This record gives sequence, C-alpha cells and structure tokens, in this order.
Amino acid sequence: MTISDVAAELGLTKGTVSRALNDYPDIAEGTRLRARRVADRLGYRPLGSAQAIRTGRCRAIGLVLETDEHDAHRPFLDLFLAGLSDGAAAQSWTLTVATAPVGAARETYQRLIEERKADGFVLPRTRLEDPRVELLRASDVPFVLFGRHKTTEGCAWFDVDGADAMRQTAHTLVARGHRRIAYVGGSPGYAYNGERHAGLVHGLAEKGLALDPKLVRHGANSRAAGEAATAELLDLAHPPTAIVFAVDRAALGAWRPAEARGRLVGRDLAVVAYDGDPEGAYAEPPLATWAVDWGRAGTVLAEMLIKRVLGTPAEDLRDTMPAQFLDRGSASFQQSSDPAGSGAENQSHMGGDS
Amino acid sequence: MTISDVAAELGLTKGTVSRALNDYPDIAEGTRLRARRVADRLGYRPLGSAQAIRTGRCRAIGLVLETDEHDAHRPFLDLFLAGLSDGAAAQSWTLTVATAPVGAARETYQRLIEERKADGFVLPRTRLEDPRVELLRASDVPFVLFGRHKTTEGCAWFDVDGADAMRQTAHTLVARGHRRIAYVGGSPGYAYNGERHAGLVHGLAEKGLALDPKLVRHGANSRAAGEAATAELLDLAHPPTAIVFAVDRAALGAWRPAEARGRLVGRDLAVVAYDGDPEGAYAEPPLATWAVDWGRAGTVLAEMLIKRVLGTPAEDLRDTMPAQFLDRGSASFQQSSDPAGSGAENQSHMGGDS
DNA sequence: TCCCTTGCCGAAACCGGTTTCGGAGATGAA
DNA sequence: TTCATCTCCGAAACCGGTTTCGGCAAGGGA
Repeated sequence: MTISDVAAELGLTKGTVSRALNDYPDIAEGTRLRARRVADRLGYRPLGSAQAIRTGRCRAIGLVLETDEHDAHRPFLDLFLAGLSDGAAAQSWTLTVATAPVGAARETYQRLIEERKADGFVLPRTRLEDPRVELLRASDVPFVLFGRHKTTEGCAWFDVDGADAMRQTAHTLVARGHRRIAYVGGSPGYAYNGERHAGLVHGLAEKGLALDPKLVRHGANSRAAGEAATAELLDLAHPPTAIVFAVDRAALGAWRPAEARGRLVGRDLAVVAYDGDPEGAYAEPPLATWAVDWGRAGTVLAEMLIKRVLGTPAEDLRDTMPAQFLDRGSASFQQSSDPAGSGAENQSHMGGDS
Repeated sequence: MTISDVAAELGLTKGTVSRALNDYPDIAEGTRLRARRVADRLGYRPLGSAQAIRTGRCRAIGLVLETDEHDAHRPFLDLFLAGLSDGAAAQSWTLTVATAPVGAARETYQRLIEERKADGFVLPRTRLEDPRVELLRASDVPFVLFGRHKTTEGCAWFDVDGADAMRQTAHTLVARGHRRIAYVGGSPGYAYNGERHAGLVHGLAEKGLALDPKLVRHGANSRAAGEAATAELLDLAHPPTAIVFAVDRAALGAWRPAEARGRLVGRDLAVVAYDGDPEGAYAEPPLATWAVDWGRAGTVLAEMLIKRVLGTPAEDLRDTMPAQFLDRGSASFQQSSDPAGSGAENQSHMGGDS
C-alpha cells in the first residue's frame, strides 16, 4: 500500500496526495479531507525510510545506554523506556536503542549518526564533563540532557529536582530533631551527585546548620559501598543520627552495619535516600526515599527531543519535575538510645556568609 | 558523503560502486578493492533509509516490551538490551525498541511493521498461547522466540534450559537429604513456568520421588506473593524442608515468613530459585539461584533473528543455553531442627511408570 | 473586455541508494 | 580473420516518498 495506490484510487498524482496529507497550504480543503479519508480507509502508512531519504529525518529518537559493570543494575530502565516509547509513539516516532561500554560510547554515536538511525539523542545520566555533548555538538545533532548543571549552557535539558528533594530532606530531618546529619554521595562525575549534595547543604543552611565534612562520604553507588560508608560513619567519635544517601542502593547497605553496632534504623538512626527503588519497600523498616516518576520523565524527554529536532531552540526546552517523598519507616527517629553518649554536641553552626 | 561522491572520486558511476561494495560478481577484483579503500578513506557509510527503500530491509531488529505493572521489575533488562545491541551492531544492524501495555501489543507491532521500522522481532517471554506468533505469521514477518514450548512448531527459538536447571536442583536437594520439596511457580501462561515445573518433576522422578500436589503453588512472581506462598507451605501439617521457586523475586519473600515461624533459611529450610537476580546475593544467607547470562542470550537472539531475516529457515534456528547454578547459603540444610515433628514421612514414592 | 491575481493541481526533479540491462572491449576458438 | 563468449562497467530504471515549478481555470479589478 504505497502513496501511489492512494493517488490512483483518488484520481490524483502522488505529489498532490503527499501535499494533502502533509497539510500543504496549496491544497483545497475538500481534497485534503478526501485524501485523508481514502488514505486511512486503505490503511496507508508512509514508509519511514522513504520519507527519511528526502526529509532527512527518520523519526527516531536515539538512546545509547552505557553499560557499567559496577553500576549495572537499573531497576527503572523499563519504566524509562516505556515513557520514551510512549512519547515517541504519540507522534509516530520510534526509539532506537544501542549500548556501549561506559567509556567507549563515541563510536556508537558516530555509527548511529552516520547511518542516520536517529534524528537526535536523549542523553541519560548527565555528567559534569560530558564528552557526549561535545561530540553531538560537533556533529550538529540535536539532543536533550537528562540532568543539568552549570556547564550545560545552550543545551536543552530536563531534570528531576533532586536538589529540592534534598533540601526538604534537610528540613524534615532537622524538624525531627537531628543535628548530626551525614551525607553519602553516589558516583562522582555525574551531575545528579553535586545537585543532591548542594541541595542538602542548602537545606541545612536554611536551618542554620552546616554539613560537617567529617560526615560526608562519596562514591557509594552499591550496597557494598553503602555498607562501608555507614560503618565508617557510625564508628566516628561523634556518629551521625541520620544519614542521607544519594542513591537507594547504597542506602540499603546501612541496615547491616547499623545492626552490628546495636543501632536500629528507624529508631536510633534515620536513613533517607533517593530513587524510589521498589526494593526499599521490603527493608525492615522500609526505606524512606524520594521516588522519581521515570515513565513521565521519559515521555517528557521524548517530547522535548522531538521539538528540538523540529526546530525549537534549546533555550526554550528546559524543564524540571519534582520527586515525591515516600516517608517510610527508616526516616523516623525516636532517640530512645544515644550511642554517641549523652550531650553529643550539635552539628556546628554556620559561619557568616551564605 | 554519498555514494555518488565516492563514485566521482573513483571516476566510476554510483551503480558500479554500489555493486563493488556489495560484492557483486560482475566487478573486477581490482575495482572492488579500490572502491572499498576509497569508500572508507572518505568515511562513506550507506544511508540506512536509502537502502531500505529498495532492498525492503531497514537492518533493524524490533523488540516490543510489554509493560506489566504487576511484574514491572526487570533487573536484567539492561544486560539483555546490551546483548541484543551487540549482536545487532556486529552486523551493522540496530535495535528498535517499543513498549506496550501487556495485553495491547498488537497495535504496536502493527505500526512497526507497517512503517517498516523493523525487519523482524525478538519475542521475549514466550507464552503458552502467544498471540504475537499468529500476528507475525499473518503479516509474514520473521521472528525468534525467547523461550519455547510444544506449540511453537515452525518457529525459530532460543531458550535457556530451565528444565535441566530444575532437574539438577531436584538432584541436589535430594542428595542433601530433602524428601519433602515444594515448588512455587511464577506467572502462569508463560512458557518458562511449565518448563521449570516439568524439570523439577522430572528430576524428582529420576530419584524415585513425586512432587506432592499439596506442596505446589502457582502465580508467585513478586516478593509479596512469595511471602504468601511460603507462609501457606510452612503452615501445612507436613511442611516442606525445601522450597524451589521459579523466580528469584518470589523466593526473596521466603525469609520473613520462615523466620516468623522459627525456621531459618539455609538451616531449617532450603531455598533455591532461578534468575540470578543480584539482589539475592544480599539476602542472609544469600539466595541460591540459577543465573542466566542475559547478555549472551541477547546476542544469540540477535544473530538468529538476522539470519532468519536473511533467509535461514526457522527449523535451522533453534538453540538452548544452560543456566549456571550459584550454590549459595540458602540451599544448605543442616537438619538441626525438625519443626514438622520427628519421623515426618517422606515424600510419596512414585508409582510404576516413568 | 482584458489583464492580473489567486487557488489548485499535475509534472517532474529529487533524495541516496540498488538492480537490471545492454554494450564495449578483450579473449578464445574455429 | 571472424564470430561467439566473457568480463566488466555505464546507463538508466526503480524504490516510495517529498518538494519545486509551472500552468490552467476561476475570480476580481479596471
């Protein structure tokens, strides 16, 4: 079923039918309607490749997943893909997925670009120094970042407001009586990391507190790393009463070392994390965390990328979405015991500026 | 950089260059080499859409993921995608991914087929009555099933030998002294389910045992369902000493109800499951499970599908891969206690045949 | 009445490849 | 030498669309 068949049925030429279906202004309204009606009576679908060759667009959004053995577990990938797919499908676009070893994505992008398998890319996991940005800019290929930071000028981006989530986390924990609050960050080099850290610092500052550098750990993106960080923190002379993790998977490592030291999460130690990993719901007590609507994020990113490809300037394509707090058991704190000794001094009050 | 540019550089016509690069026999060997050399000196890549329009192939393998809220968690999706992507990329193919609500995949396939966004499909999660098979057959679109069963005649398929895994599980458990072995199946309707069940039955039979129908539960594909099934089984008059789960996620639900009944997994109750979910490694004791090499499976499926599209008959495209047993703590059994009362009778011995 | 717009469609070029067909030149046999 | 055969490449059609261009006919103004 080609456009020529439709044209023959209508007694028109294929050029006319093409213009009619694509809303060219030089087509009579009646003709346009007739064409449209006949086209979908005959079940006509333009062949993607055929239009691509002339228009230069294949109506596909590209997604390159970087496979990282250390951090391979992505519980939300399916939701994210579903969101992207929906957003794309709504405009008859599709999703081209490829994978690459974490450092060597360059060739993968190159191939997809040269063979024009995608009109643009969604870049998950924005990094602070992101080589993908340079690459795509050099090739003049549109893209949308998932995650933002200061050096992403001129880029279109979408982000979940992790900073605000952490800011509110600070408020909540302070309101619940915590003064010594620790922070365990995730993979350094990724934008989300600095964002969440900054948000926590900001939130504490608003309550007149500073984040004690001794209570900060970095690079915990696995359960094992979370266990190690927790152990270190709890073994300090003045251990924290609350630990904020940048990622759920690390947070799930808090239970064992805490228990081994006679402290119960949700009673003697508050734990709050970020991601909304369903696994957290099965912890005992369940992990309090900030859930991200990955499906929605995917849909928005798809829509933004399509607009970008169609010409909307990058500056007009920026948006954020809030995360949602799941205030579960691990965030409570009953101060029923005080393993750090009574009278442990408060977290240092801040100095003058900011 | 089009083929015409290459032709101009060579002083040939584009038709000749096309034939040279595609190994037509009517091209002189010297010309072929010269063309190839110039082509990749100039960095020429044929435009996928352009070839697609004439050849009818877009060099893309299609994958439609059915989003199932109840069973949405797919910890291996990224590995599987990586495998597919690698297998495809090795032959300059790409991967087109779409998602669909679990029952309503039909339209998604239709669209992908009509717009020729994929030359064939990999069908994950083969079901016993699989509407996708009819659909694709009717449209005469090649496909490869991931998972097999008796009614998949005439189909190309690849499968991980879950039956043999369960068979060996039976042997192992019997060797460790178990006689009352329970089985908790996953989502009914999926091929893997019957396969694993049958494998366990077979393995027990080889040791002269039968699977007691009272020790069988179905439909447990989540942690919560696994908890419920475990609770039921342990509350029987003659509870099992070992439980075999079809899926890891359900198996992870065994710990709590066991503990609540004073039985420790890995001591009073053996638990073996299937999938190799990394989460199982963090259970206490860690979950014994059969790990599947999802990446390898993806690669094989991609290769098979490409061959299928290129004309290899379905009957020649069938293969299996073994799963690998991770014999961890939950599978041990020390019979240090006997909550079912001493002298609990053995699992009934089988009758005459088979 | 004549000319100039305007609306609307046909014709044809075009996109970047693939594939068919035919013919020029070399080769070999008669 | 002549004719048939092969080898190898050019020319052109083709795939299924999109886009440009030109022209016919109707409508409007002078």
